[in-house]
Amino acid sequence: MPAVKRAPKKAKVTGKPAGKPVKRPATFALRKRPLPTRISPVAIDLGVLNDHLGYFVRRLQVWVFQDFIRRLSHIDISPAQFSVLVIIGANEGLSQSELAATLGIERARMVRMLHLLDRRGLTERLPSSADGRRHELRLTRAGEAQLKQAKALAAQHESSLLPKLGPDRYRMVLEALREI
Amino acid sequence: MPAVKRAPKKAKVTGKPAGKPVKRPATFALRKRPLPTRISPVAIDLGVLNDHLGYFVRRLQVWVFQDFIRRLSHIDISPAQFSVLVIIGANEGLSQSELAATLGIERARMVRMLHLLDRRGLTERLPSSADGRRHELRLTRAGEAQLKQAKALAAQHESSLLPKLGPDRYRMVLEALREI
DNA sequence: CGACATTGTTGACCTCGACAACAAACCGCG
DNA sequence: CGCGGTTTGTTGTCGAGGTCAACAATGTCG
Repeated sequence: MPAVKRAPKKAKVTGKPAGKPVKRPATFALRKRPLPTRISPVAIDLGVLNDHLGYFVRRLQVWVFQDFIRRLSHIDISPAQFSVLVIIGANEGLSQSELAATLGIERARMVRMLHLLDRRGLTERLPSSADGRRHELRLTRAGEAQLKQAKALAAQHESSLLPKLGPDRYRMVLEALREI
Repeated sequence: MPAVKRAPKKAKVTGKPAGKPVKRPATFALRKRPLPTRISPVAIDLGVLNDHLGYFVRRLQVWVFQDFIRRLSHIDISPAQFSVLVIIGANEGLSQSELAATLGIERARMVRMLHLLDRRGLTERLPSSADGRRHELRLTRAGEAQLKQAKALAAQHESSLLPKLGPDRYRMVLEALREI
């Protein structure tokens, strides 16, 4: 088993005591050679992956989410947060368990997501009068406003997918997936 | 901001110094009432999520991966590992960078994945004679055997998707995604 | 040769899914 | 009423993965 060659013994502990993430050092934009011979040396064979739905679904999902995240980066709303806000907005008063179940998210995870949204002042958890265990979820005024913005950006994102996937394919895939 | 009600002050540090995960305490199987009124109190509204491709793609992806993982749990091969083995098997001698690029995985991540596959004796990294920086990736004999098994199981997994998604939808979606 | 790019590598951080263990509240039944 | 069982919200902990920064060794090209 080679592969134990390079790499310095201890790797000079990156001395980075402070300083924000710097957000994209603009590694692109200026390039002597526009990636010359790196076009595609041999064209790599995907093998049996070509017959696996999961592979393509995965790639598409990553692709779509990246675009979504980029477009909503202004208001700092992740796909998961967006889905949570949408469901709460469309179903006032439901419980965390119900919300988690419909979105396929663990209850434990949902607790922490809602905790964050609470702190940001977007959602509220009112103790249910009927059932002392439940918290009835609601959007705050700020939450509704934020959701409205998010929906607008999300709609933009969505319509941007159309040309890139081909309008016919887009509609086909969406309808097919919706039925599942 | 309520929600600061339940939960004990310090949460009795779970005293679990040892003992394996116990794998499914069989919480199901025996049930007095088969989830009686919990069928679906109101049927929750998905709101605008119904118009978002990303939502359905995400759900499908999770769904498919779970089945894949379950079926390959015997031989302990994740979807990512499977894709790595397949690509290496179909393209002997390619570099880690090329592999990472074609699969959309970070170089740094790929290093650790390959390190693990190496330790399991499935892959090898031979120093390239032409380029001292590169490692030419190959499957070991054991790796080929393992991949063969994995492919068989993966094929099973794949064909199990057909009836569940509907054969027509399956083919349609697969072809559509492949073109993207 | 010297500036620059590429490849493999490590370290650190963060998100997310999965479990386990609880406390509080609810439910049904003897 | 009280007791076992269940549900809801909660915290802690792991582990898989993605992301970013920094680096050593190597290759490339003017």
